[in-house]
Amino acid sequence: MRGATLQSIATAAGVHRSTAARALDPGQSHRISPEVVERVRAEAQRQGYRRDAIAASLRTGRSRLVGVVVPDLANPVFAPILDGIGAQLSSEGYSMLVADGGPDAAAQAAIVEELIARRVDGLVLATATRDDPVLTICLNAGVPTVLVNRREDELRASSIVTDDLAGMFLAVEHLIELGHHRIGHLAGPVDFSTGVLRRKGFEDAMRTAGLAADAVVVTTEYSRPAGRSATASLLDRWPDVTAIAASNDLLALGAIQELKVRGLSCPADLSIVGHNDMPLMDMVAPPLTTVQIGLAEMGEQAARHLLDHISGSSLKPAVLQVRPQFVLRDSTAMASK
Amino acid sequence: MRGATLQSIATAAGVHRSTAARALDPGQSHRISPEVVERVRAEAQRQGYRRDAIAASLRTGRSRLVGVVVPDLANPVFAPILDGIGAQLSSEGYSMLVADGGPDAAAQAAIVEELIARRVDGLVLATATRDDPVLTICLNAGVPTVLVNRREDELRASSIVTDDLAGMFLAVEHLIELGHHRIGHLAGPVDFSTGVLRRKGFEDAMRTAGLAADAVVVTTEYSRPAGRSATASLLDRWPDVTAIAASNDLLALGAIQELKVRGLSCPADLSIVGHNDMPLMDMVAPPLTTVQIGLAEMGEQAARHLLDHISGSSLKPAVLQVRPQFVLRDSTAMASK
DNA sequence: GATGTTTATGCGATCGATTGCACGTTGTCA
DNA sequence: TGACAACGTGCAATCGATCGCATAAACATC
Repeated sequence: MRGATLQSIATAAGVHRSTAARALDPGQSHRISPEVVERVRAEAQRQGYRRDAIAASLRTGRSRLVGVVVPDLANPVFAPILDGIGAQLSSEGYSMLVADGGPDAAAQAAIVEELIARRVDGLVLATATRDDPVLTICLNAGVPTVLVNRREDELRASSIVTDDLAGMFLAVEHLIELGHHRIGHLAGPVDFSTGVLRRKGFEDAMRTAGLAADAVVVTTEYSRPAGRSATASLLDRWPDVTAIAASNDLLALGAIQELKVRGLSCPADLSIVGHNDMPLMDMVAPPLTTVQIGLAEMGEQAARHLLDHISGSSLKPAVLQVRPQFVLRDSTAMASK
Repeated sequence: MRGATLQSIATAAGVHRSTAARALDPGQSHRISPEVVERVRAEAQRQGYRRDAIAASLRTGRSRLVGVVVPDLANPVFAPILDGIGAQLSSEGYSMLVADGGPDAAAQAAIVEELIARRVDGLVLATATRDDPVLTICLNAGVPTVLVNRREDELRASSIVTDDLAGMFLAVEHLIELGHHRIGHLAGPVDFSTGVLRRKGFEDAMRTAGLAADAVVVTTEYSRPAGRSATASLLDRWPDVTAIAASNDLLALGAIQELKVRGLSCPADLSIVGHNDMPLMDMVAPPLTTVQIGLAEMGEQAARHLLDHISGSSLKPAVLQVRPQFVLRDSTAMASK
């Protein structure tokens, strides 16, 4: 049954293929007489016709396809983001081309080139660094692009992010309220906006409270192993910290693992706050106190915003901030001393 | 710079566009004189030419696009599967069109129709029921399709699954070795192959050990709430069970939650075994003893197999089983009585 | 009834890459 | 030297839907 074409149903219905096209297009069918519309529809139904999106794209120049690039598909943090993007896109008749760009820019660039060759109408990058060469490619190619979760320093493209400063502020305030005053920070990579902004949030919050913000270890990736080794450095260097604010849940999980290895327990010996509230963070041991950044919502908004960019001519790049929310669970406790 | 076309570089290089096409195709360039090839390549480079995949697809009928349908993108179990599929596909120059079909067949059918209209070269369904109407659509459309994680009863399409019987056997054997003889089972939905096969695995293992396999509660979806309420029913009806073999990790997590609510603890009061070994199952409380089913590997194999189907003429449908592996963690303990 | 307007439909170019066929040139062999 | 093969390129049809323009018929207006 491969091959019911517009031509074939037009012939069968005794009309020209352009007439058939109009009859089947809900936006145009009113220009065609009802009986012809009915005849064409019936014939299309009978032959099981489906419009060939490829051919349509070639002619119109639009593919109704959006490319989404993530740095690591296996990381559970992206599932809700993709979910949000996908939901929003499909409600508008768009589909999502998901690609794992990996951690390095060269591979990401190749992937993006591939997506552009496939004539995507727009791109969502969850991979952005603070000065992202991949974004340059997208912009040069004239493809509407939005960033999600991370942003650039410059405002070259719209970004949908959480308020990283405010989020980390919430986390640190909580620890301070619990009586901690020697607090360490596991900072994210310096080339990610989340890394530096959350670190700044940490420092601001500490200073505001009149506390020293020196116990900081910078990681080079958001992962559990990175969290473990960073925590090891932190504890070796500042053995007196009683709490850790991590800039990411995976780092926090790594920290918890390191504590366990050292025979320390969380939260009895050290309090730990994560960031992002990834799926399952309520079930880990101990259930992680963290900052929820609205992953699915960011995805939705990114998609919606991208669609606006695609249709609405030239919107100014903007930064949309989703409000972070503190989530109290069991990985934090009163300072004992 | 939008619009370096084959024609434009051909003109600039002083050749016909068909010659340019051949010069740029590694498989054809040997038929063209080296100097022309060089000239065309240089010009293509200079103009930043990218072949328009859409136009090529229209002509050739192949899109190098594979549709992947999952029932719930937000479920972390699919992240590794998508990762495996994506890795394999991109290594062969294919891209992945990911769609969330939702739980019901009608919506899935609509999504699949959409994917077919986009002329995907093949489809991976992670949504299959034991007699799947959506697969019928794919087959009727003549689109190569493989099932991943779940299979049909009939062998209409190739499936890449784990050995569900064997996997559950491992789980139950483990519990029995720990001295449990009153073991309950949280069965998956009856219309999923995983639901019935794992249940059968449970029953077989119990009977093999001469134990009664009557303490079974059937769920209607794989989710934590479903696990909680199923566990509630199970404990109400068979208060003497000392262990539960769940047919899915999320069900197991739900069970743990229900225990907690009842003031029981895992594994002290009840042992629980999950299934799938989703991401983070090593970090939940307690770290979940489960059966690892090779999610990423299934994804990879599914993609590889699909590509074979796409290129290699007509392979017979087959069931490929990835071997499950028992993972011992802390949610199981010796039976106390 | 002549002119203007609306309505329904047909016509054909177009998007850009691919590919079977044809043509001219050069080289080979008897 | 004539017949034929091999090679490098050009030519033009093709994939299927879309859409501006043309046209014919129907209808309205004075």
